[in-house]
Amino acid sequence: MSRELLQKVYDPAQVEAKWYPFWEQRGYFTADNTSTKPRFCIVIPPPNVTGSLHMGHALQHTLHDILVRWKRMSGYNTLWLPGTDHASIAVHYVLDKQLEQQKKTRFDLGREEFLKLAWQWKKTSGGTILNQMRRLGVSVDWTRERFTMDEGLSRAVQEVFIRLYEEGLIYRGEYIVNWCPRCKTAISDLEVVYVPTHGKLWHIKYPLIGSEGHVSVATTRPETMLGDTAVAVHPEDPRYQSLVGGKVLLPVMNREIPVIADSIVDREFGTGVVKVTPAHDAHDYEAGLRHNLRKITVIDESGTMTKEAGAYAGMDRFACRHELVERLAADGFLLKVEDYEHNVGHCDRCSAVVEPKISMQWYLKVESLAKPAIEVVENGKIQFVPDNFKKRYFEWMYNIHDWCISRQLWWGHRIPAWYCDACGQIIVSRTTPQACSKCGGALRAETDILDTWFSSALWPFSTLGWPDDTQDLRVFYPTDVLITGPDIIFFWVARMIMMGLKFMKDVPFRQVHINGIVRDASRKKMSKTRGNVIEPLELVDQYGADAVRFTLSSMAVPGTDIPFSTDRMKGYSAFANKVWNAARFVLMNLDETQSPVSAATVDELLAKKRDQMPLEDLWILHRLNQVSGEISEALDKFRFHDASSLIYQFIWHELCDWYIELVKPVLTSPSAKGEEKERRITVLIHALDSALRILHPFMPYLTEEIWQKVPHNGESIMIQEFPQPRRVREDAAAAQDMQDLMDLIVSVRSSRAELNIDPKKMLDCAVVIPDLRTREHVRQNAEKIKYLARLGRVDFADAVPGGMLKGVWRLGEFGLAIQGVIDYEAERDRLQRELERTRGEIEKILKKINSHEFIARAPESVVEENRARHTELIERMQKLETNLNQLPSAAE
RNA sequence: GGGCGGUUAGCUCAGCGGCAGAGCAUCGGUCUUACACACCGGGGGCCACAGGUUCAAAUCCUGUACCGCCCACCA
Repeated sequence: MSRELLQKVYDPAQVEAKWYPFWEQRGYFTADNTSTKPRFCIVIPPPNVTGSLHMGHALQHTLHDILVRWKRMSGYNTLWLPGTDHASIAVHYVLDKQLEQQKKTRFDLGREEFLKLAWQWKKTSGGTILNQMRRLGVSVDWTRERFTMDEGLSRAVQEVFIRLYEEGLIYRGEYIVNWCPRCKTAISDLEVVYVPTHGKLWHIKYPLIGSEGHVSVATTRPETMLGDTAVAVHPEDPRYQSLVGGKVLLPVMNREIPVIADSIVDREFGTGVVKVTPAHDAHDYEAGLRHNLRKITVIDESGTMTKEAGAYAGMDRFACRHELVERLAADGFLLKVEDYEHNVGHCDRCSAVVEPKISMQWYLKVESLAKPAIEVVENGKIQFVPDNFKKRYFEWMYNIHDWCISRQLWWGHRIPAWYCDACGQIIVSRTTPQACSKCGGALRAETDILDTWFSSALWPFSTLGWPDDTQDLRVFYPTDVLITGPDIIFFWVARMIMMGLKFMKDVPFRQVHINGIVRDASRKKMSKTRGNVIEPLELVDQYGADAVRFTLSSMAVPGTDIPFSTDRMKGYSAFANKVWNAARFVLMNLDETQSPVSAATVDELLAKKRDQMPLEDLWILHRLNQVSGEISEALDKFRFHDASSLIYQFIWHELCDWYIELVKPVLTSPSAKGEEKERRITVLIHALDSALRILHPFMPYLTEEIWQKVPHNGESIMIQEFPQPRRVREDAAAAQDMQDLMDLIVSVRSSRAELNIDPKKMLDCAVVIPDLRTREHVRQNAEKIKYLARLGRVDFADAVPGGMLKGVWRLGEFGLAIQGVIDYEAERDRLQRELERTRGEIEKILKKINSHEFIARAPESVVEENRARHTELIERMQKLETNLNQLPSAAE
């Protein structure tokens, strides 16, 4: 009797639920740091604990998992280390939003309460994320899971900070920073996004002191004029030479401010006179230093005007702008208002308009770290895939600025510094100091925390146990590949390279694979406000994890964005069903006592009984060989789309459409039995088993479910060997013969279909094949041709007998015996079309081979190829012409 | 302003010097005892435009036009 029957339609939900716990409990995901096998290690780009995973994560996790499963099956000791990131400012934003609904701010709660809330949030969000990862089927080593604010990782962060500080690479100072008035913290240059904005350019009159007249000053941010401490002109601008050294009156504030000459001024722009506000503009700040100007802060940390703003103190910056402009107009100081489009900096997290502001912050000197980080990419120790992303990397690295690493936030790693207010001493220490080491005075702890990316930069080694010298660190560092998006090359990739080289004296990874961004079907970025977000888990619920994974993989062209389409999704869920049913069919026809088939058994069969094996067996083994090799090659180059397409085409259009169809009669015919049938089944089981293994990294659940039902040795498909090419299986001749056979069958089918011949009708057929070997080969496989092309008899003839419907294929001709009415008009049309196509091709190829240049310069193989093709086409054309001429002129 | 990438079938995209491809959609025919989430067959392309290199160009070079991204950010 048959073995277990599977249900007719594949049901992912039921299958997926059971295998993840099975794999996890048996420890298949766990890396062995004592293994002697070659190792393969990836650390996950830790998702932010800001809620749930989006399609970008699903993509990355899928690609990671395909690589890891493939490597694991290919004999590697694999570690894929999972974890999450505390995402300081992002979590602040989420919690701020929640507090806002209760009409509160974090300052109402206080630091301690806020942190409790954050940890609570981390627990929930982190849990959601890890659950989502499980649903996708990722084979991460949960025993090594990390979080950036773990005890161990925090120690690494502190250690790095202190070492850098002691080396003088971390310093503290008062400079202009990008300040977000909503988040109430400094942010780095990278966290400012510039948005083209329709604004105004206000031209304001600054009267001259000591003489008649005025200068006209243009600004997009009039409220900052309250902090102006000079106006500047270009040193070589003849129009204003006489004014330099003089003074002008600052309207509203009625302050006398100097006219300075400075080359920051562009003579061509506007009037050539610029207001200078050292406390609120980076360029003005520099100019202020050069000219020793006062720095007057008129906007505070929440975007409110300070008492330095006089009458406007306490007013919001934008309200102030509005009122100030009205007053300037009323008082006759507003000369002109123009519409003006310019870029305005916004906070990457909360989109508030960023305010340049003077403030005391901690900085990391990056120049000495950047140099070796540039070198390792230049000399290829780290490769970018695709390669051109390294240009983007270099561009940024060559112009890198010191990194503002302190944040006035609470959720994150606190900077290990203390201040003595008595003597001004700063103490940076691994343990909490009790008193000032210099004067014995009381200490005040730093309240700032570190930029989130500071801890992320250490991820590849902090997760493996650094600063301790652990076995994991020795075995798994440097990691092999980093897979990530283009958006965090600067934020993360660059900084990991710098920190890895600095503290591990080696690169953190050897290859950086940059994947695209997942967009919606019309290429728009997915965003909550746009409402076009696709939730990965909803897709998994609807189509199954395997189909989601396969879709993402099939669209993952390195470095290219992915317009995610549900149509593709449906197609691949149909593929899963196809695989399911192919397996179902095979299993239905297996005897319960059927024993497992190993690759060695098949190799032995080939070695001993090759000449007794049918063509399709030799062919499928040959193809399996090629496909497994091609897929490994594609994965090696991160060409996930090629790999997916190869396995899809192979399983559907070779294994199912041809091979299983050909084995079908053997399986279902009651007369087939004995040794021959046994051999056929051996190859069939092996082909299915191999296809499942190749597919496993892409569709782990489906393949495990099926594999468990196929006769097998071993516990799980995920720890079986990935099929490696084997020399015994190579058989190009069989592959060609099979191809010829398929061509003939397709030609016959095509003739029938185009003439609307009842598919059930078994037609008699006569074939004409001049080549002896081919004729013999077709004769041997005649039964298959009959079966697949629905033919009654296949006779061999020297010429196609009259009265038959004639057809042409590459190696000969055939005739179909059609009783009843033939639609000669339809046939004439068909032949005419084909003839024209053939003539067109002949023309093209003639142009080539008639050219002396071509014959003389093209490689011989190419010339040969074209000549052979020409001959073939001519023959075909002649046959077609003959057939056309022999058609009766009108229907009979 | 500087840089990078794209423009190929109705749609979404592969291909990146030697016969123009896939998936979906479409049209015709089939419920053939694995699968109608299927099977069989068909149609559909001046590979953005203009030059150039080459025996040979979708593929390499130059320019143009659109589209997208990154960096800079002079009021």
